[in-house]
Amino acid sequence: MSIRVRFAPSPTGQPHVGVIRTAIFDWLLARHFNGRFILRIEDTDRSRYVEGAVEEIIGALKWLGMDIDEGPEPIGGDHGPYFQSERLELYHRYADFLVESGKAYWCKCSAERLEELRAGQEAQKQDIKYDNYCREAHLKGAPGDGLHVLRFKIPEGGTTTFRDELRGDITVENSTLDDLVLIKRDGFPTYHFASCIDDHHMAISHVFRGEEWISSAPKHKLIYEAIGIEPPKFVHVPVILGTDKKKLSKRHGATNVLEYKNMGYLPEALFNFLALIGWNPGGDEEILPRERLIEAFSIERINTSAGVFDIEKLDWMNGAYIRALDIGELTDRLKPFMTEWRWIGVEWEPWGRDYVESVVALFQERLNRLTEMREKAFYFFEEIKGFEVSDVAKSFKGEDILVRLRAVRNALEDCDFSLDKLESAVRDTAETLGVGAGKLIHPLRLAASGTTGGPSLFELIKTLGKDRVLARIDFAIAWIEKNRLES
RNA sequence: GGCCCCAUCGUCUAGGGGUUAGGACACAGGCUUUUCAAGCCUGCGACACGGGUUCGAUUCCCGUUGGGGCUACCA
Repeated sequence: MSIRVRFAPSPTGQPHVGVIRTAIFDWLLARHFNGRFILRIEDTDRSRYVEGAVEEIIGALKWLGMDIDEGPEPIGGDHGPYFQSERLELYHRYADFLVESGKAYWCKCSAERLEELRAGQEAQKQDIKYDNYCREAHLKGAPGDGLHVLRFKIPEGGTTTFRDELRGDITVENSTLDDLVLIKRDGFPTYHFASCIDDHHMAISHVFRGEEWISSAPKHKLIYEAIGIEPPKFVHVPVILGTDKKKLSKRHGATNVLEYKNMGYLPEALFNFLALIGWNPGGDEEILPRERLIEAFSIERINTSAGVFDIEKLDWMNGAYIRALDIGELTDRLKPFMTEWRWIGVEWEPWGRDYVESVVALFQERLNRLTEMREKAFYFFEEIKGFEVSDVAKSFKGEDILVRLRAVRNALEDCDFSLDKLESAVRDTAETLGVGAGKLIHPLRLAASGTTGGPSLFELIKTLGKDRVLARIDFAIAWIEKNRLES
């Protein structure tokens, strides 16, 4: 049997992390078995349709490197159309069939009546379900006539069993199920009806969906039976929770995967990280490139319990991916951010690509997110405006600070700024002054970079270049003098 | 309320009738070092509870508790 999996989001919002993780499982299974990854848009709720949502979902899949084999134009495929709103005729045919075979019936109950019914049941602590008011009324209706909905006749008595590939057989009493709506008043199908029909017509072999669908799975099984078609295999995947163990929502930070792009995460890192929530290959490694994930993926190793989205671990993993990139590649990834910060223009001006790369090299192992570059490397692209009080207390302390700074300045002025010349110049000066090298190194770092942390000092000033380093020492000396006068 | 799902360190998880219950993130300490990182080493830290079954249960079964989901003419 060929493996065909579908990712079937509804265009009602942004590509949520949890939804995308399901897509990752879909994609991984398809690629593992050389199957097909299909995108189907479930737009049967016209009132919740969000403009641009489809584009955003496709953009998210693309960013994460998930190529789509079949889907809406221009992707195409021979099982289309891939928008459910364009498949109405198909659903209506099945609706007719079910009515004729007595397995579904038209219902004219108003929203008000249903509301009253529900309120009454709630008050009397009864099961909340449709009371089958129209079940034997044999009403005449038609899809989209504006008066009727089509309801499915749940068999009376008995039980229904469906198989979940992870949990095994799950059985429920039919009496706990109610006569669900198949076709809405506006003629559009509900999810339950449309997805069953489409999964069959698109020859879907496996359905991955959130575990919130478990309770309606028996109804789907019954629909398949009524139509007389074989259901696909169902895999209900665990949900992703926030750190407070509640379903991941905006309160926990970003839920739209595209936001992670803006926050400086690498798509391959996010992909790896998400794949490992609710699934793992069994070994000890966790940094698993796409190819390894494809190779290792299997349904049996998907977990049944919910997992927390731990952003600190994502940060670590992202840093690991950043460190594995070569400098040129990392520079390219950083470029859009750096242009946005106005450090460089589209042609790398005014610094030139070589300079930018040399700076990037200095920060590769100091970055967990690309955006951290902004506060860590600003002094390579912007002027220093002043110093933090705490930094001054640490690095500009001592009565002789100006003496030390001036001595370093003189030594550097006559230095050719090669790495070892730089180092010996500073160390020799320290010796001449009779102080430890740290007495010069720390002030020089603060003067040159405006901060106390960062890359190796000598590489730092070499990259900065003599002119800027001397100018910054002058600036620091003037700054210290001015602040002393004021205090 | 009813029905359903789930339960190993704080988090992601491995494991499975007999193990010193393993790894990773985070955290703490150390090494390295001009700082910050990175890297390496060490440490801290878990089988929710109660009954069974068994020579032996963290593992299998039942119950309890806890968490989650569904109970729409939304998906």
